[in-house]
Amino acid sequence: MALDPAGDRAPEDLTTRARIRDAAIRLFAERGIGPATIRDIAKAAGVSSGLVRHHFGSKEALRDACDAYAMDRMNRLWEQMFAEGRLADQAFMGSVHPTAMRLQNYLVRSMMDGSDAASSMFESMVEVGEQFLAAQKVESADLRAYSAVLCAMQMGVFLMHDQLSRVLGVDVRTRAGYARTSSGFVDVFSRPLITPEQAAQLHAAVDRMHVPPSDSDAQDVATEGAVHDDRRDSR
Amino acid sequence: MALDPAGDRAPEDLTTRARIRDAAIRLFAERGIGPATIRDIAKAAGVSSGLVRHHFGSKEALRDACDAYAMDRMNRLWEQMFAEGRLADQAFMGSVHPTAMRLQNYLVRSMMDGSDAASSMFESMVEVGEQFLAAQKVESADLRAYSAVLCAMQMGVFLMHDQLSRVLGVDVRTRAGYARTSSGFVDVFSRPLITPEQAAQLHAAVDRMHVPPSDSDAQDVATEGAVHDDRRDSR
DNA sequence: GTCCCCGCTACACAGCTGTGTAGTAATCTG
DNA sequence: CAGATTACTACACAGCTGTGTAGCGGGGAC
Repeated sequence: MALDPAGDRAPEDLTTRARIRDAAIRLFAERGIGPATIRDIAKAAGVSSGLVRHHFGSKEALRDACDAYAMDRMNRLWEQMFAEGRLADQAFMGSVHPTAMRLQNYLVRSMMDGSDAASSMFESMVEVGEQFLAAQKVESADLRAYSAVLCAMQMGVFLMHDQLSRVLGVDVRTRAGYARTSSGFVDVFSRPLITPEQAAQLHAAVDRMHVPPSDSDAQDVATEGAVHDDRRDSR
Repeated sequence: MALDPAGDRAPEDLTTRARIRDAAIRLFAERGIGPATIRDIAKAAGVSSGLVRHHFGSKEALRDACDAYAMDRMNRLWEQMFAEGRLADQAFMGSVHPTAMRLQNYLVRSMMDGSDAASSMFESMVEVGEQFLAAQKVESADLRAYSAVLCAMQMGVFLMHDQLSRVLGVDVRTRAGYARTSSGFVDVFSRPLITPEQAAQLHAAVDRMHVPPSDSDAQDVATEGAVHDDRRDSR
């Protein structure tokens, strides 16, 4: 199951079952869990729709299998990258990139669409991040919120890849596109965007928010003049 | 059939058309455009499903109307907040918060699900951000990528609000939850997470990525031993 | 050989989807 | 008042959805 020394590296991933799973991961990530249909997944894998059910039982079970596979695969990759120190291995990182990209895309999407498995993965990411921040002696009033927001923000880059591609003029799933987003990533994390004074001000404002001046939560500003309300024609 | 428990909001001074639109914005944001059905939207608005069509013509047109409304509304709010300088107005900000939250949630979701209108909004956000960064004299090799990633990351916090709520133990759509994510936000932007040396290293690694050592893009590491491939039973 | 399991396909079924149509009640216009 | 337009509902329809069932072909076990 884990770290099998010999014979584990079988190139027989041509298994129909694996092809279906891969197609499902791709389509789930591309369209979301709901809109991706079993028939389309079967078509993408080049099999009949009945076979999907034969192998996985149901759409929900197929999704669970995709979750389990993607999580296991990503954990392995992380292990290789960090524990085995292959982060500097350029050839390895290059060859790993498309896979990691696909898996991350799927996991993030699955997370957002409410998968229990992927959600627990998010939780552990937040915990790892929190420990990292603590080890870095980062001082924050709410380290968990810090880590959680950090994780959620990273997810955003995967979720918005269509829009990022549009804005950057290059498909972010290609190597060149990925390089640009990575560059942006490094920029974001390498320098502060607001001064300590601004941060203190904002923190104070956030604290004040806990006790609202009145019960204005019920009064909703949205009900005031809306431009598109009183159009009469519908087509 | 009204869902609102204790006269939460939206009294009857709202046009039926507006009630439908609000319900659509809520359900679209909650479930995504695809899975949110016209019948459910109608039920949430307390009308027949035919009336939704009568007022908006089609699901796509309904979505366009939601896009237009939400964008216009958000633009107004931003105008009030920034141009009219009501950012410091605590009562205003407090009353505006739930509305802005809902609209942002919808717009981000609509963006991710491929709305042209909302996508162009993302583009203008990126441009505003880029100009802001330029005005701040931020030095970056790729200011646009910087701004784009920044925007995408902010979207992530909205997209992952379910997971954030889980991890933080508080609904982030409430005032208390919003305060915690805001705190995390400030933390993220107020201090650098990586040193200039690390940043330089990473930038170098990213540059190297542009010219891969071999055509390993075709060779995919994902094809090596996968754990869940050879299970035979499916149910 | 025969048997039987397993990968796999074809087809049927109920439920839900967006959409279309017909008709009724309410409101406005003259 | 009548006449028309609008707000709104009920219902029908084709298409797609996930799921269920029956059956086919081939390869290993006996």
